[in-house]
Amino acid sequence: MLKGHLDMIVLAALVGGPAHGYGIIQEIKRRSGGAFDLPEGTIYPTLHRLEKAGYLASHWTTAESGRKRRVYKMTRRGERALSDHRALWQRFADAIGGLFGEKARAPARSHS
Amino acid sequence: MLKGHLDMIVLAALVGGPAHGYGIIQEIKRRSGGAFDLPEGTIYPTLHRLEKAGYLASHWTTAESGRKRRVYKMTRRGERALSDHRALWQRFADAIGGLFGEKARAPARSHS
DNA sequence: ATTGATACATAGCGTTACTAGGCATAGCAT
DNA sequence: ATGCTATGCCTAGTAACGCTATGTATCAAT
Repeated sequence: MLKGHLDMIVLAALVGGPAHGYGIIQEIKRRSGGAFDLPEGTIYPTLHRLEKAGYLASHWTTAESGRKRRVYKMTRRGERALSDHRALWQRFADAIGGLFGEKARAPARSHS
Repeated sequence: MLKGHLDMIVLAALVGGPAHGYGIIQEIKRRSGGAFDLPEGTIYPTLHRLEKAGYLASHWTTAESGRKRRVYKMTRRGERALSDHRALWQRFADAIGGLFGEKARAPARSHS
């Protein structure tokens, strides 16, 4: 269950550059070490929603293989949204860490 | 949004010892640094569910104040469930970490 | 007496990821 | 030729699940 974090996950997958839906699924799976293997029924509606919100922009392309693909890339608004969502995640993760014993606090993660 | 993590959160709040519903709410709020301020409509049904699942055991008590309280404590099963859920959380958090930039890969955790 | 904190409980709601289904093309093997 | 698999996109409906709203009750303070 990724409730509430899906947008962030999809946006994060596009940080490296534009990609198409099917490729995003694979990229998320790869970067997450196989933990997140999202079904198409999750990704496509999400991409549409994010584009409608102005976080993504898309255009149709034709791959060398001849297949049609819809390629998405992040907008400035999307980058800001990701940044915000990321901060939110940080607070969330810290809060969970706080619940897991006051003593064994999670070590500070090396940020960018 | 705590979707999927609520059970773990409630169980974690009971690690320090038994507590009653209302107190658990405050304990979670305290330990999370105020991030998780769960409404009663979230906690009580959850406690009932966890007890039904055998993760918690409860009994009625009367506080010095004269108030009736239902005190919950974790069972052996609950401890195991928490442990499992915690491992799940670790994988989840690591996966999110993996999505946040490959370059800045999380360094091997500075040991436990 | 009225407000606020404490304390428990539940029915119904709304958000949101997911299931299940559909359509279509390319490449490979039988 | 004919499946079969992977690629590639899409949507309607479902279901899980935390939360809102509401009710009840006791105690302390104003």
